[in-house]
Amino acid sequence: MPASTLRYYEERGLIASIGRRGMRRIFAPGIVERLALIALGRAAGLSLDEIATMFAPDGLPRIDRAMLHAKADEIDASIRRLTAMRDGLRHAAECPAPSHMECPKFQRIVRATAKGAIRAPGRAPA
Amino acid sequence: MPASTLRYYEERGLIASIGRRGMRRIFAPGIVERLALIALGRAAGLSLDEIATMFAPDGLPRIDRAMLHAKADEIDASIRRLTAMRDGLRHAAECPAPSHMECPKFQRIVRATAKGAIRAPGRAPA
DNA sequence: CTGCCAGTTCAAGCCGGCTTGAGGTCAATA
DNA sequence: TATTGACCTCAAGCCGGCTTGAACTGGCAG
Repeated sequence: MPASTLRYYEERGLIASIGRRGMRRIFAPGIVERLALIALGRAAGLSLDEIATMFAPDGLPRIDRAMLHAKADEIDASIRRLTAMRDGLRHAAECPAPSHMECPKFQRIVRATAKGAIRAPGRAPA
Repeated sequence: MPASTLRYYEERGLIASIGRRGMRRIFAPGIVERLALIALGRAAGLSLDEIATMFAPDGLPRIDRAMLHAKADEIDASIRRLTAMRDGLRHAAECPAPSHMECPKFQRIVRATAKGAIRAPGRAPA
């Protein structure tokens, strides 16, 4: 993890150094766990701001269970969308129709997407 | 869909107008289907550039089945990651441990994330 | 014929999450 | 002691996918 990221996180209030030696920041050993927690939040789709609210002023994790449930539900919805997309893609990849637009199944997927039932997620990770 | 989006897509080579009346662009009726296809691609996590390559110069969809399979696999991987995250979140929301960091399950998740097994996706859609 | 307003152009801005560049500091090594 | 190179600050840049602003044109209703 680049030092620039640590500085950025500090600036955003996600972490704090416990002092300086010369100009250099000194971090408490526990910072590593903290960073892991931040990474966890990011992986769960939380913004840095949301993550920041999960740390009490004293620095201890203060986790809002309702928020976690809400996030879990959100992820669930994403999973359903993605599952539909994946099935659609696989079908499209195998569909024998000469032109995809002639395949009823493909048409159905296209219509579903157009209706907004399925929306673009942030770019999927590689 | 805002007109600005159409102009942007035109600029990116995803759509083309069939003429002008005065300064105003005229689009063929089929443009709607085309836009639906673009939305479908976006929903599948394709970039506009990737989508552009899926249209042959003649404007007909030219779909690369291998690419679709690859995208489907990619989505599958995302689904697995998200599923793990969701389970982790739900657990965290219900875990009775006084501090989450004391819960072995939570620790395991944190470690897995730290190891890079789980990475931040683009922001999940609402 | 005139005025309105939806269209047009081009350049610039926005979002989040960092990264990068220029120019400066200083603890540790040889 | 001199050098090194990893850190420092601050501001600006990047990415994709659009949106927005200022300044304009021109088809159509009245």
